[in-house]
Amino acid sequence: MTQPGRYHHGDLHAALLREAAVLLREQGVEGLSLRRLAERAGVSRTAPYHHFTDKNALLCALAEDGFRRLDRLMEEADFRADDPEPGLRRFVRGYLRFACDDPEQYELMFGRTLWKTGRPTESLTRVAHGCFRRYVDKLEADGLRAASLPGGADPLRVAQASWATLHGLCRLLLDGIYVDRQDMEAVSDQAVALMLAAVRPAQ
Amino acid sequence: MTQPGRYHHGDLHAALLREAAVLLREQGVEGLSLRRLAERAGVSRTAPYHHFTDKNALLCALAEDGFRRLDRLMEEADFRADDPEPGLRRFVRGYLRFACDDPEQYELMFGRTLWKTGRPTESLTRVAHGCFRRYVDKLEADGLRAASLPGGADPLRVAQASWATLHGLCRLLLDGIYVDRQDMEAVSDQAVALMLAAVRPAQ
DNA sequence: GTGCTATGTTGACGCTGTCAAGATAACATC
DNA sequence: GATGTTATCTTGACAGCGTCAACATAGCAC
Repeated sequence: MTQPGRYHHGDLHAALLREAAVLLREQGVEGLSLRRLAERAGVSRTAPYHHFTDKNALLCALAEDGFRRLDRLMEEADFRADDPEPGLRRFVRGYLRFACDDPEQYELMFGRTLWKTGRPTESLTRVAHGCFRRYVDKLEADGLRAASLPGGADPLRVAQASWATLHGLCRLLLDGIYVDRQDMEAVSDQAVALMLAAVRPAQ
Repeated sequence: MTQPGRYHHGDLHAALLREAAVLLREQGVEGLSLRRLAERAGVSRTAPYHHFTDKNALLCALAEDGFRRLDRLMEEADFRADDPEPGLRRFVRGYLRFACDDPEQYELMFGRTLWKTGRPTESLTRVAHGCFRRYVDKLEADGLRAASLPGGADPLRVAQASWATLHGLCRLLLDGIYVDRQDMEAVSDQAVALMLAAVRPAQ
């Protein structure tokens, strides 16, 4: 319906993605079946195959949307050189909020389903890597480098390790294993402290 | 076969778990179907239901085994108060090796499949929490506490944040998103540095 | 021997992803 | 305006899945 007068449905491609996002959020990837999706869109079971080669392809497109949103969040990040703490704190909170707002999408974006068991689209890979690239660049450009870190730190390594902290926190939080939802605030601050400590060990 | 003369099969329970572990390692949770499992064990499709109430229950048992192995690794950890670095380094390497040795099991242990979409067994929850509890205790007992950390750090918070770092690293590594397998060594050291920096900011 | 219970079997149901073959509708060209 | 091409959508079918119900059997207690 987005583009009014197209063929039979109107714009099934977009409608499928839209409905898929809803279904993913509500039921998780387990509950996201092409058949149910088609039914919700009011078409037959195999109609989606004319717009996505595969279920894998549809999931990749869905994850790609997520990475684009995350990338926008990354754009807004600002780690000022003289006092990175407030910016970092804002970024960490934003990242956690992003993950907690739609856990199933976050899982899809970073989970094994797409990256190992399935085959990530070239397009997805590009967007996802671009997102991380921007993070590394931000760290470098804004002077949040960690030259003083014991072990002679490469910005890439700092980015990897700090992103891992953030990512791991989200996973533990979302899956509710070792971190409760109500600890979020406190653990978020802890993560900021950890990252800051790594960046400027002299305090 | 473990217990020789039992009923029809011998010890289907153990045989299923054994075969399931193999199948999980080789094909991931996606390729682990009760039917295939039964076939491999030489019984009919529904035989497993007399030993596990559910597929979920079998997966929980499988994950539980993993946590028991991880707990043993935790037992061996030794963060000596005067110089925690070597012990910490050994622990981090061991943890990464554990995860990389059987990625699919690690995914199962910490993934969304069991903890959110499925329902974790009470038994699984107990073992998994015990494992983390031991980690927190180790940090406290061995004097690797972070009283000096900015933000008035609770040992629990330090444990959560540092475990998150480790966990996130594993996920990124295993799923091959932002960290390559060949970076493992370097990133491992980076993680150690990060954790150490958090623990003794005065360097 | 009789009966109970644990274990294993076959049959069936509804769900899934996906392929093959056929129908239809929009557009391009003559 | 008729023709053909292509994109889109449909029905039918297949194999695989988890799981329930009903039935069969084997081991054990009495």
